[in-house]
Order: sequence, then structure tokens, then C-alpha cells
Amino acid sequence: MVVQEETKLIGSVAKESGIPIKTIRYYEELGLLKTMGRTEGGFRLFSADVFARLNFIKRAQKLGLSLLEIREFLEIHDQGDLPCDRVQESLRNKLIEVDRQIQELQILRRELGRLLAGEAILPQNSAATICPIIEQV
Amino acid sequence: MVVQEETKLIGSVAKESGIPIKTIRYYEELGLLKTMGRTEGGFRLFSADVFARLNFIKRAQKLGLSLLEIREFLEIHDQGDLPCDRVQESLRNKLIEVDRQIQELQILRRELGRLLAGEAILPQNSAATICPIIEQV
DNA sequence: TTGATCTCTCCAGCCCACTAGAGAGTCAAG
DNA sequence: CTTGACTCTCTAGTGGGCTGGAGAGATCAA
Repeated sequence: MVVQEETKLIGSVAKESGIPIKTIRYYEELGLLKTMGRTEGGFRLFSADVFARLNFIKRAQKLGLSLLEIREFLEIHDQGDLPCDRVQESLRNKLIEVDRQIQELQILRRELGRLLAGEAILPQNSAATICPIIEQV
Repeated sequence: MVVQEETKLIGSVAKESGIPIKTIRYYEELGLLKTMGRTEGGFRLFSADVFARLNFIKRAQKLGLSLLEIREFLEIHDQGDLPCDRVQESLRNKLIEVDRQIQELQILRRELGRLLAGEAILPQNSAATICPIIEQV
């Protein structure tokens, strides 16, 4: 089989990206990846930009986005022009959420530092009615 | 039943924290929460600091920690003194991971901003062999 | 005492994101 | 033309984190 210059079979995509074949097929099924078509025998053909997509997926996923959310963003990307109002709205919300998440990670960071130093991170005998950890940190 | 001054039944914990009863029982089963004991009839009694714990759990979870990881941190906290070497090691690793995660969130933030502006976030026709999105951003 | 309203345990099922395996077809090299 | 590696689809199972329901007991107000 002569694979066209820029196309890759799923196996080499898997090998180069470190993502299992099964997972790649699963992502394609969900619509996160697109193939350039198939060989006559039905083998998937991927173009080289699949790696950028896989990388985006991996990264976004580690940040807590679901595969469906990621698909939405990839679809916006694929559209190539300004997203419609509804999508802009959802993007803006996500932005806010991401900001909050960054802040919370910074809090967690400090808490882990305290644990390392042998300090408590939660009040041991608190009579607080509203959780103090948020204000406290 | 006369509940002692500082103790709460699971229902009011659920109501005040917004976390379902089932989930609270589940957390206790996993060892994330401890009760102050039970009533004669077997009802769980929680002290007021359960809210701080629940809050910590919720927050940590949103940041991508598993319940088992969270339990580990709570156990360190409960111990109250300097964690042993092995645990310090794991804490330090987690700290590094958190730092990386913060950086990646900042990248994602910029990417979402670009999507909002109608710009592409992935190369459309890239011949890159190594994913460009990381360097690109 | 008798309801209404908790709460208990136990077991089953759901959703997400895979992952394993079976059985069959495809491809390049020799 | 065969061999061996690769790929296909399909079905089913896994693990984490809940969530629902059954059936039974506990608590409390009237």
C-alpha cells in the first residue's frame, strides 16, 4: 500500500502521539478527529495536523474539559470565522470559569505548601458555620 | 432525638452544603469524612467542621484531583505533623503538577480568547511533525 | 400511639472515557 | 501466493464517581 505523502495510518499516529489506537478511533467516532478518507480496504488515513489536534485534546482534557466540550471548541476552530452569539456566550463563560480555576489552583498550591510544612489546612476545631477555608486562604 | 449541641444529622449537612446525602455517605465510606459517632438508632452524627472538609473536597475535585488523592491530603492534614518522606515526595510532585496545570490553563485562556476573536487556534494546513500548538502559544 | 419524615444498608444502574477481545479483512515483502 | 503485521467493526467490560430504589428501622410532633 502506498500511503500518500502526507497521510498516516492509525498505527503510526498512535505511535508518534503516544495515544492508543483504540482511543484515536474513539475520538474519531465522537467527531473530535477527522480523517482524510480511507484506503480502498477501509484503513483510516490521517493528515499530519492530527497531532496538533490530539495535543489540544490531551491538554484540554487534563484541564477538566469533557470530550464534548473539546469537540465544540474544535468545531468552532474548524468553522474558521467568528462564532455565533450563543457560542460566544459559552466561550465567555468558559473563560470566566478558567480564570476561577486558575485562582483556585493557586489556593491549592499554597495549601499543599502548608501541608509540606506540617501546617494544618483545615480548621481543626472550628465553630464556623460558613466554611472558613475560602476566606482563610 | 436530641442532637448534641455541635452535631448534625446527614440531612442537614446535605442541605447546608448542597451535597446530596448519598454522596456524603459515599465520602464517608471512602474515608474522606469522619463522623463523631452515631445515635443509638445508628444515625450518623457530624461535627460542624464537616463543611470545611466538604468544601475542600469539592474544590480539590474541581481541580482534577481524584477522591483518593484528596483523601491522602486530608489524612496528612489529620495527622497534624510533618508528613513522612514518601508523602513529602508525593506532595512536592503534586505541587509541580499544579504549577504546570496553572500554566496550561493560562494557555487555554489565551486560546479561548482567540476563538472568541475568530482566530484559529490550530494550524489549518501544517506540515509540522512536532505539534506546533505548544511552541506556538 | 400513630403518622410523617428522617435515616439506615444493600444492591443495582448510569455516565464518561476508555479498553479488551473476537473474528475478519488488508497490505507489503519475500 | 503466502506470511505476518496491520487494520477493520462490533460487542462487552472496566473504573471512578455517583445516584436510585427497596425495605426496614429511628425520631419526633400531635
